[in-house]
Amino acid sequence: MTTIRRSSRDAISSITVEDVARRAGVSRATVSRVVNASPRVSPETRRAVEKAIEELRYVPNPAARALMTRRSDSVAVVILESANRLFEDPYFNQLLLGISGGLADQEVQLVLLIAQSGREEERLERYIAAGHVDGAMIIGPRGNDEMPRRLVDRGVPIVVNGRPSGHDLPGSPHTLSYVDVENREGARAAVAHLAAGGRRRIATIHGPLDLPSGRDRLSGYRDGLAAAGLEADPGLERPGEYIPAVAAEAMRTLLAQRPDIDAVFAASDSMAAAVLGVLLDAGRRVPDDVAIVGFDDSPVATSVRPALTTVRQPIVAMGREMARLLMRQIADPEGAPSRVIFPTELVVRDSSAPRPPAAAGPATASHSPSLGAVTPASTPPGAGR
Amino acid sequence: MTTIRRSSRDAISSITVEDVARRAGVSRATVSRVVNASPRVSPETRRAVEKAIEELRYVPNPAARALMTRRSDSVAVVILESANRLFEDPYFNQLLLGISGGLADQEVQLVLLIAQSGREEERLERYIAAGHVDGAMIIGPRGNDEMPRRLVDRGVPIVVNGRPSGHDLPGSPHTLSYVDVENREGARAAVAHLAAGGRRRIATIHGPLDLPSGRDRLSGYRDGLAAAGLEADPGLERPGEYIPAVAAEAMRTLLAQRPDIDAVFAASDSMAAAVLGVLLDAGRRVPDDVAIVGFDDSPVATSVRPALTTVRQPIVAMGREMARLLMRQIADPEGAPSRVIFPTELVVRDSSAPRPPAAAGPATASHSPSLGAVTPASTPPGAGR
DNA sequence: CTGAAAGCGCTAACAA
DNA sequence: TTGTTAGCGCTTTCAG
Repeated sequence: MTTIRRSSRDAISSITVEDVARRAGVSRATVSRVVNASPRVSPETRRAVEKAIEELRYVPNPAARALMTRRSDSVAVVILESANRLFEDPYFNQLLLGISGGLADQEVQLVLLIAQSGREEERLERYIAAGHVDGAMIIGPRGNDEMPRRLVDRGVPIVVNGRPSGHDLPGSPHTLSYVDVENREGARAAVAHLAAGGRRRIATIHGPLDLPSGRDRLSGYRDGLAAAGLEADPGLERPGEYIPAVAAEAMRTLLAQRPDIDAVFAASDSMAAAVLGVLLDAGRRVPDDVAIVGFDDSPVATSVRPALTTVRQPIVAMGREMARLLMRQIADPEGAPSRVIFPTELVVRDSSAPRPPAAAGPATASHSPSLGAVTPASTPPGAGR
Repeated sequence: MTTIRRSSRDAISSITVEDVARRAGVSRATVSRVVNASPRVSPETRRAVEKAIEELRYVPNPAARALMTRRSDSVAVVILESANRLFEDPYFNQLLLGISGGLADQEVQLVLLIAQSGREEERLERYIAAGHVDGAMIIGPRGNDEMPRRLVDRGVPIVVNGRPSGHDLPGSPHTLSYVDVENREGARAAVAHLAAGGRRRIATIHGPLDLPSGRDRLSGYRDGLAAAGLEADPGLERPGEYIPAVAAEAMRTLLAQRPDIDAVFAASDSMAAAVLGVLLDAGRRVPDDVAIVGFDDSPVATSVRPALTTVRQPIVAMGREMARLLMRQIADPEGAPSRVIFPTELVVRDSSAPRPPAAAGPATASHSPSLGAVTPASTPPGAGR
């Protein structure tokens, strides 16, 4: 093995351990030890090697290293979402931010994979299955998407964002690690808050029902009505997507058919902002005529006027937790899958102030403990339940 | 959950060409030919191999392949930005969307790399220089960041988003490929539009000046004033960042010191939305008292009321173009660097309607050819007035 | 059209 | 502490 080639012609640096070794007057193995911070190298040798590395601007070839170590030192974030939502909704940004933060200490690179069609999703699954990454965080699988399960079956460490379908039953064994938020409880608190403010005809524009979060928030809405002694009314439940335009359309229809509503719970803040726009355009006063509560506490909640009351979910923290779980799973592939459920927090702003004619309730912000709904934030370790 | 080592062998599928070859009764070379769609394989052999691949669920090891081919078949998107902006601003989402779309046909994976600190940026540069990806699109390098240049020197194909510093002079030779938008012209058109609407004390909250887009939009603002015969007034220029909170603070200060302003040009829509909030909170009527124009045509522009007049930039198309340029450069590394500058388009909405008391000028929106500035928008419902 | 053989650049035993 | 020796799984001449 002489390696006669590798002259100065290649465009991209093709400097190898061999070159460094020769220059430093040591063997390839020693160079490798220095690069991998092995303690079994004498200080002077180390210095000589480091100098050679510096001078040659040597960087190890990741493919060769991965071939040997069977690790890529990178993990994937898989986003399964339509174009629309991806760029309407800051949810993904925040989650990414949290994930990226949770990985900052580790020597791991983040690989973002986006699939907007079945074909793309297949290619992406192959990519992951091939071992191109050491693990993956999967965001937004819909309905009966079996991709996460298949990857788990192949032995790939996986963490899913949001309770996967099939994990619906409270006591059912979970075979996938996932991170979720108390969607149902959050929605319940939102509606309880509206009812406490004197609202009686509370509608909802809910999210897609093939997403657990969509279903759970709708359930919470119903819980809230029931708890307040209000009757459920199918005409007040309107289907939506986590897309402003869809929510706006649903709201217009709702308003036309049920002009008497006095409150709306929207399944996301961007939806709530759209709802607000429709109401204002229709000449309704918010919150005097109609109150609004959203979900997320995204930046748009404070961009609009009146600012939106909303159910905050700790998205960044959730991202961080996903990263943590994944790294743990990579380190110990035999460990049991874990799930972490984060609490929500009702953030009261102007869009849900009690209706003026109502009795003098506490009109200022902050939570009303009497509702039993407001979960004080922090406290991430809400695992299991 | 048991899952005790589900297979006879390693946790992760370690099926190799060898296994496939044996099963199909051929040599490794032949399997490789089938996998790489070489024409030099007989149909029956091909079928046999494909069958074996299917049965064994074989996927090639990317590291081994990359080691041999010296290509990773993946490209990076490098985002150099603070947490704040990253999740306040849909700009990145749209750009990513365009990039991802531009890559859809190619057999290439997208690798997203985020750096929020110098340390992270260094690690990331090493990652790219190592040849972990075949090329990179770099978004948001500030001031005198030499990272793109260093990568180019190493022979890595690079495309930058936004004119890099050092490419300021119109006639200067460009040594880096980049995609940009006509920031200066767009800003000029915005101000011209405000002036045409009868505004006389037009302020600006501009972007960061260590970003070419920040500088260019400020220059355009000044151009617009000059063209309208309005005097430049340093007191009307307020520094900002592409962050709503920063813009809001700047606006509050401005309003306190110069309560007589009748228009504001903000360097981005999210900034403009924040400006709008401050003005409404201060009891100003928009657009009657103060008109607002933003930049981007991001979703928030139509979320707020009044909807924002804005300078649209074709972000998705820019992303697509970046991907195209990069792939071309990867295919032909010797080719000259290219740059593509996209036009902007003024989109007139409610926030900039002409002031009511003004003389009966042309009150409707749309362009004033004399200004040569306004590209008629495709008129989303609500243009004009 | 197919197989044999030679590495790609690296790490990881095993010696020395 | 350091060097020697084997490959990791794949593609790719070069024979047959």
